[in-house]
Amino acid sequence: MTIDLDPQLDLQSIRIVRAIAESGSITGAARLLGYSQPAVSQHLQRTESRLSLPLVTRVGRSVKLTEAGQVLARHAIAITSALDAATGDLADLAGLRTGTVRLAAFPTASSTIVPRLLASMAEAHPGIQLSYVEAQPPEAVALLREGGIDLAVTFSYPGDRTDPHRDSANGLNTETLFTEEMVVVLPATHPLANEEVVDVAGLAGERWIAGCPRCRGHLLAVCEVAGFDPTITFETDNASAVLNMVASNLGVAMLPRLALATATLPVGAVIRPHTPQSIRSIHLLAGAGTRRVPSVAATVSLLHKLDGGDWGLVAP
Amino acid sequence: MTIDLDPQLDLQSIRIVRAIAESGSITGAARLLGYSQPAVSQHLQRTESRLSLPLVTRVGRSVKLTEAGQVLARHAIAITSALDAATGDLADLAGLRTGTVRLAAFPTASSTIVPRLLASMAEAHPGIQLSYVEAQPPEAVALLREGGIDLAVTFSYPGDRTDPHRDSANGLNTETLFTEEMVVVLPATHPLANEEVVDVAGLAGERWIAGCPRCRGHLLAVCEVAGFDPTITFETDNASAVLNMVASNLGVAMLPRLALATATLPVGAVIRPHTPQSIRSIHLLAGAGTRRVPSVAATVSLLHKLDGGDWGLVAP
DNA sequence: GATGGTCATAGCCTGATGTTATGGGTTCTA
DNA sequence: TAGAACCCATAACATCAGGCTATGACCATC
Repeated sequence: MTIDLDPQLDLQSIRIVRAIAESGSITGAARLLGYSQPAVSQHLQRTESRLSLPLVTRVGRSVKLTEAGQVLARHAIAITSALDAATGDLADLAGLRTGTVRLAAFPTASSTIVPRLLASMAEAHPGIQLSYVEAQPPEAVALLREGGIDLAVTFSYPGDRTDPHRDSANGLNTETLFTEEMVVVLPATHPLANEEVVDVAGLAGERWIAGCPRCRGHLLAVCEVAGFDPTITFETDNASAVLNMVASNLGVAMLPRLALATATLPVGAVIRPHTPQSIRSIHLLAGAGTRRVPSVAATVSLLHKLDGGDWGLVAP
Repeated sequence: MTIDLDPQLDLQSIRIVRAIAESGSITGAARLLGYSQPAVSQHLQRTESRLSLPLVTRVGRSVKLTEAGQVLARHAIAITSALDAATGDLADLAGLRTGTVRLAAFPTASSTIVPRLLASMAEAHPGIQLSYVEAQPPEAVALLREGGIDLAVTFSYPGDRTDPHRDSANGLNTETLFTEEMVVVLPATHPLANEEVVDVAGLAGERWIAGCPRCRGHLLAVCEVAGFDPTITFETDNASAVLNMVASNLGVAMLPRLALATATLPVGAVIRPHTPQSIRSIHLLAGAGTRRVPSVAATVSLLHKLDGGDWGLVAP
């Protein structure tokens, strides 16, 4: 299919004809449009010769629309109002009075960062729709690449293959929102449970409960530094489950602080920082040019202002 | 009042966005529009920066409309279809499938030239509306000047003040369609009724029946040349009335041949050429640029083809 | 990796579309 | 009947939007 070009009708002609219809003279139309009189006069002549159809007739010292001119003037109203509607809608988008932002974030964020963001968005920009899907960082990045979402909140551990600051996020706009401390979870009865800070090396003989694949990867890395290879007996993504397993003395675990934010710590489990300390970073990724979209920019800005201190999140 | 310029939204942008929406890529849009790929790419960037609102996001090796782009694309359909409607109407006008021509002509033409023109217009261009008003030449010229009509059919006598080839028709487009002979009408009982050609000087003592003011002017001019000042006893514009008056022996008259076309010659009146011969010209006047209007041009063309031979009209 | 497709950038060039200055008509008025 | 006021058309000129070609960078697929 080919789109018709009708190269002989441009917006300017339409505006001019309309202005002439309204003012009754070329000079008047020029004033209305903010042009000089010859500009309008010439443009009109060009249009007439393009159409090979006179639009005005000089009558006396003034000018009058021909039938063709009147026909065009009538259409001009429809056309300019369609244009006005379009510019209006665009202005709405630009003015944050409307718009949709599609966000993805990792599961733990679903119950912490995301609800808080939704609340502040609803307050600051009630017109903007925020759609949300939960996705692990790799899936979130894929979605971003294929344009399925506008923003992704991900996490990574230092040295991660999927660290967005490395090549995995090539071409995407990326920044770190927060970092948080990793902690170990021990049964209250554990010999090290009374230490201020737990040495990971001291947990070499324990059974471990691992989280998501990438968290498990991080666990392995930490243990390797501490000089042992952990025995992993359970795997679950669910922080509450982990805490209860630990409380039931099924093993020890390592969790990010954020995971603890919405789970209540059962009796029988304790949280301890560990040494060597390890951290997790929380990132915000955006498609290449997406951040220039006003609604997206507004969301990003609110994410920056988000306070995660009560969850143990700190600025990077 | 001032017309909004929205200088930031031109047709090209709208076409481009629409083409991108339909083809899914910038290259495809360029093909659709018949442009090179960089042209579209650059135009798009200009538009985006004018709007300070991204319209597309690069996704993979292709491109995808942002929300703003989609909004614009939706409007694009409305706008281009409004434009198409306008160009369609204009094409109709240009193609003689529609249009209105407003015509004025002098009374005698109303029952001769005009009906014949209406008939051939209806056959050749059934879509064109022809509106008609009867008007004496001076009024017809005035109407033309103020744009109330498109064409005027007038008449003049040689030397007339209102001869359209003199200054009265300044700025109007003018031409002579026909000339016709003036004839005298005599009672059948008149001494000169048997002459082939009647010498006007021989009618010096008659009572005259004059027609419209300008015809009367012509009569005075002819008689002056013949060396007398006619006695005018009746004045009427109605050719039938004149003929019957002459048949009733109320006087003699001078009429153009066309005036006899629709009146039946009563017994008791005879038509004779006269000497010195005098003529009347029938003109077509058009507003300055009006003849370039297709429907008007078509009407003019048919007027040229009109055959008035059976009424005594001859080409100028 | 090599290849083909897609977008972006650079450099160039043309013409569309403004501008000011000026002239010719037309209308209104002293 | 001038003359003033107004309006349109034309001329000469300036500028930049918007096109093109050539080329580079990136991405996907084989």
